[in-house]
Order: sequence, then structure tokens, then C-alpha cells
Amino acid sequence: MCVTLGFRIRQWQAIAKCCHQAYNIGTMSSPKRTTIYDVAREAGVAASTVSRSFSDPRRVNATTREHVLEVAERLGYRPNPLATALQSGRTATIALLVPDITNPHFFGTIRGAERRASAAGVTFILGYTEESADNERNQIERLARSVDGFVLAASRMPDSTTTELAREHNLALVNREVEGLPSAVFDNGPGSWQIVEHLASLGHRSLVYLSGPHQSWLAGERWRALRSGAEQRGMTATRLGPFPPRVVGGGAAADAALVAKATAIVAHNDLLAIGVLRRLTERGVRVPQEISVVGYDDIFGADFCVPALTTLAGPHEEAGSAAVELLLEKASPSATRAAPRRVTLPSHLVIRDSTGPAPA
Amino acid sequence: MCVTLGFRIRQWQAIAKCCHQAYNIGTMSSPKRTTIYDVAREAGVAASTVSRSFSDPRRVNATTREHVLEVAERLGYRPNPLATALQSGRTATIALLVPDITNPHFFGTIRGAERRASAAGVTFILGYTEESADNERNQIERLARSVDGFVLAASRMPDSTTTELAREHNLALVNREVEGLPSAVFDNGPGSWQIVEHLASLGHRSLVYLSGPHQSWLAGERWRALRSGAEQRGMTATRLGPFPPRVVGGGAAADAALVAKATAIVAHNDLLAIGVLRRLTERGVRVPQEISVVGYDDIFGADFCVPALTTLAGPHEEAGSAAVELLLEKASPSATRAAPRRVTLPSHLVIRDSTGPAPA
DNA sequence: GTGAAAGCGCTAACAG
DNA sequence: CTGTTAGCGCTTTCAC
Repeated sequence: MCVTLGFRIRQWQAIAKCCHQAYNIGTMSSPKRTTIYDVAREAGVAASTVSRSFSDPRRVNATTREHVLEVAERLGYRPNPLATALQSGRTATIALLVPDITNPHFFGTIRGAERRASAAGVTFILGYTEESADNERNQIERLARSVDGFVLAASRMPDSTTTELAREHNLALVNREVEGLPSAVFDNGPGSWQIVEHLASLGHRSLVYLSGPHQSWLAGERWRALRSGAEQRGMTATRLGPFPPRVVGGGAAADAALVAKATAIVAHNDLLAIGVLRRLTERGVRVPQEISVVGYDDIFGADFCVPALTTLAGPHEEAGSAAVELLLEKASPSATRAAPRRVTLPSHLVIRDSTGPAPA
Repeated sequence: MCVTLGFRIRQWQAIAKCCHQAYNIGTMSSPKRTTIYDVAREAGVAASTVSRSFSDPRRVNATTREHVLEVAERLGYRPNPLATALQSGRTATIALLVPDITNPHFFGTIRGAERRASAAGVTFILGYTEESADNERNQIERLARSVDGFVLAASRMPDSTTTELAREHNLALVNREVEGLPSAVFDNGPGSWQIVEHLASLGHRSLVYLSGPHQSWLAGERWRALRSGAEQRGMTATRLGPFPPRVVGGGAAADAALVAKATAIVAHNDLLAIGVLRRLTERGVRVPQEISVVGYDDIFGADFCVPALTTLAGPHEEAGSAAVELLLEKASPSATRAAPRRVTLPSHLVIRDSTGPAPA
């Protein structure tokens, strides 16, 4: 095969010319894609009419349009999204920026976002920021012209940077709130209170929160809710950490909780909780008899680790799709200039085997 | 805020004109982005020189270039990838098409592919095909103009379709081989033989393969290898299924294996294996005392399910990055016309607690 | 309702 | 080494 790339046509022709040897060029696709001009010529109309037939059907006579469409079909015409984007500024593309794909937490979000985008005929770009605010910013700058907007999942950027970027870019947030920006978040307050109530009902008088990264907005929200909930129940709440929100973080986190004489541990997320479980097992501490453990997210695996993890579950897919929805709304030409919407999604506690009565 | 979208400038201006009310337009970014022409004018050179300064530095006098770059920097110039792509045909973008994001199997591949693309300054589009060959094909058609090539992970398309598409598009495969196309696969033969040997050494005289989808190339490869390996060891091998390669598929799969009086089960992937484990536990069958279970992939969770899963691990990230590499190679203007490369990655058996001596 | 014409921002011959 | 000149394929006024 010579070159089947379909791009760099010019070069391809050059190569084809000097190497028409054994290559069966006959089977190659025609070097030039068909454009609106080809369709226009064949249909006996102007290019603009072809364009309109696709992009704004009602501004063209039904009969003409049908004819144009038929010709386009016959010629195998496909609009070139790049040309459309360059001219119109609309790319019909959005990007989702995620801190870390290793974390199953985001799988639901990614899936939901991709689905929603796909359903809207919008192409979906995925970027990882490696937990760094700088990377996040760079990605945004780099992709700016290529997308209509960004969904930032668990963004690590400070509010000020985000606000500043929002002046030039179309942003929507997941699991993060910033004044003036659309966002989809779980109800961290009520959700965390469910955890507190569950623990309180089991007779626990205190809880230890094993915190995630300090730049994490979520960690702050969760801690605030946990503390206020505990206060209301007359329980004491302690924050330890930060710990890396991954399984490996669980070792140090568990040890710290043990030193703090915790009877109930609330981990920043399930990954950390699973790490804690593992460390506790290693050290011969029985869960939940001696200590109870709760996580956040209900990730894949939370139901089959041992003991199965009690965790606060939330509709992650919905969060992803809602954020895309908000972005699309904002980006739509008919966008209302109303205050950006904030969507709050309900979370619920899934009680499994890692929580039990407080030790006597 | 009025409109911060940075796109649809024309419309934006229109809106701005008729709604210059309370909106603090002053804080908006300038409506027109700076282009090479702005830079050219300011730097006192031609636009083409600016262009060359960025895209082909050595074809420009070092001093001029430095000056141009400095001016560009000062003006906050950012190249518009869309314009570049439209003109040159190079989009500096690739797409990865994955059957199902729910399957942790692909996380490594996605991560590896994103990383490699990112490292090459190539933007990364992710698409899901929902396990359907048609969707796969549609995605390719739709994205064709927007990307330089596609990585197809565990493609569901028949060889003929793939070959046909490869005439017009730049393709690379992961976990799939098709004549004439570059691909990155694990060494399914030697890998599966490791499984057989492990089982044989534990005294098993037979094994049951719980198969994945019939269109799955992998399922065929694994079965072939398992069968030939078993034959060499004088073991009998039976193929059951197909089963959906997910946890839920494990119920029926386990029951089928039980009916077949299996002493050793090899599941198509870890997801299925975990489902099998769960069902076996439900039915009171002890693993590995009564029956041994092996999976493929070593996904997240394989180490903390109970019993921890013996599984064939492979470098999934590498597979993803290798495929991107192959694509980039093929897409590069200096691409050799040599036969497309096939990369085979080594897999290795991770022995955990789900396999043990054959029951007497 | 339709056509002509002017670009979107950039690259790539081709001269000089 | 650098400038001039055409476009890439499409959308969008602006006339008719």
C-alpha cells in the first residue's frame, strides 16, 4: 500500500507520482474530497445554497434542498468540520479535563460526559491534568480554539484563576463550585450528614476524617459538612491529613487514624478507604468490630473489597452529563444571559460491611 | 456577564450592541484574537515568516525568528489549530475508539494513549462505540476530517470492514490484528500457556474457558492458545459461552462451569472472573479448594477481591502508547512505506489466591 | 429564496 | 532567507 492517510494530499500526490510501482493506486480513495462546490456544480445551484441546505434548512426551498441533499448523498459529500469551525467559530467539540484517570472516581463522569456530548452530536476531547493546576491551565490555552468549551472535573485551580479563565473561555465545573460559573455537584452537606447519622446511630461518639489534597475543594466541603454534622450530634470530629487520595495513601492514613484512637474513620474517597482497609487488615485490626470505615464515591470494587465498603454513592454519570448540558446551554446561540445554573445531585449512603457498632 | 464564550464573535458583537446594558463589557477579552498578520505587521515582516518561525524554525534567520517570537509573545499570539489543519491537512489530533468505558480493562490503554499523544503535542479525542461495529464505523466517518488517525481498541469490526476503512483512514489497532495494519497486542499464546502450565503444575487435568463475545478477536486468540497449550500438556479444554465480559456475566458463566464439572476456570477477563467468584461464593463453592479461577488483565480490584484473583497481567498502558506511536509513525511525513509494524507486548501471570491444587 | 463575493487564520508554492 | 500570492472548505453578509 502506498499511503492511505487521507491527509497531506499534496504530498501524497507527489509520492504517488514518483512511486507508482507495485502500489495498487487504483484502490485508493480519490485524492480530493468532495466539497460543497462539487455538490453545487452537480446540483446546479450556488455553494451557499448547499451550505444552507445543511446548516439552516428552512432558509432554502424544500424542493431545492431535497435535490441538493440527494446530490450530496450521491457524491458522498461530507462536511468538513474544520472549515465550518474556522469560519463560524463553532467547533461542535467540548473537552473534559480530569485530574487523574487512574482514579475510578472519574469513570462515571467521563462516561456521562461522553454520552451527553455524543448525543448532541458534539465531539468529545479528553485531557488529563495530572493533578496540576498548571497543566490544567495549559490544556485550556492549548485547546481554546479547538473547542466550544471545557468541563473541569474536580479542578485544582484556585477560584481566582478559574474566574479569570472564565472570562475568555466557556467553562462548566463538576465537583467544584466557583462564583459565577455553572457547575454540577453532589449535595456534600446532606450526603455527609447521612454518614454522621449512620455513625451516630451505631453509637460512635467521634469520627476522624482522612482528608484529601488541600487544594481539593471537595475535601474542604466534606470536612465542613462532617464537622457541622458531628457538632449537631454532639460528636467530635477530627481532620487528619492530607493524604494522597489513592490506595497507597491508605497506609499512612490508617496509621494516623489508629494513633488518634479513632473508632470511626471517614476517608476522603473509596480509594483511600480501600487502602485503609488493607492496612488495618495487615495490622490485625478488625473492621468493623474495632473500627468502622466509610468512603465516598462507591467506585467499582467498593462492593467486593473486604469487608465491603460503606460509602456515599452519587450519580457520577449524571454529574458528567449535567455539566456538558450546562456547557451546551451556555454555548448555544440562544443562550439566556441568566445567572449560570448550578445543578446539585443527590447522594445516598450505601451501607455495607465496613461499619458497625462502636466498640464498647 | 454578557457572553464570555470567545466564539461566535460576529454574533457576540451583535448581542453586545443591542444589550449594552448592565453587562460589564469592559472585562471581556478583546473580541478579535491576534493572528499572524498582527504579529507580522508589528514585527515588520511577512505573515509567512511568522508562520515559518513557528512551524519550521530553521528556515528562518535566527535573529528574525527571535524577534518574531518576542513580538508574538508580547501580543499574546496563539496559533489557531483549526486554520492550520484546514490548510495543511494535519490536525495534530488522534482519536481512540473504545468499545466500553465501563470496563476497567481499557483504563490503562486510555491512559497510555493519552499520555503518548500528549507528549507528542497531539490532542486526544476519546470515543465510545458501545460494543457496536456500526457505531465504530460511524465515529470514524464523522471524525475523519478532524483527526490524523484512529486507534481502535478491541475493535468489533470484521477484518473486511477494517481493511476497507484502512484504505481511507489512518488506523492502528490494540488487542486486535488485521493483515496489513499496525497493531499492538499482548502475546496471547505464551501468556495463555503460562496459565495452562500453572494449572497443570497444580495437578489440574482439564480447564474450562468461559468465553467473551464471539466477535471478539481476543476471545478467539485466547481460546486457541488455551486449547493448544492444554493439548500439549495432555489436558482437556472446553469452551463455554459466549458470556458478556462483565461482572454480571459471571453468574451464568459460573453455573455453566459448575455443570461442566470444571476444576479450573479460565475467564475471558477479570470482570467476568470476579462475577464468577461472586457466584461461586453465593453457591457455597470454595475457591480454590474445590475450583480454581483465573482471569485476564489484572484490572483494578483483582488484588483485593476475595479470594484475590490469579490473572494474566499485561502492560496496558504500553499497549495504548505503542498504538499511538505506530499511528504517529505512519502519519508522519517521513513515514517509511515499510510493512506496518506489529508490536507484541509480554504478559505475565500474577498468582494470587484464586488458584490452588486440583481437588482429589 | 438564491447567488456572488469576501473572508476565517493559516500554509505552501514560487519568486526574488 | 523572506515576501507575494493563492487558496484549504465553509459560512455569511449583501444584493437581487
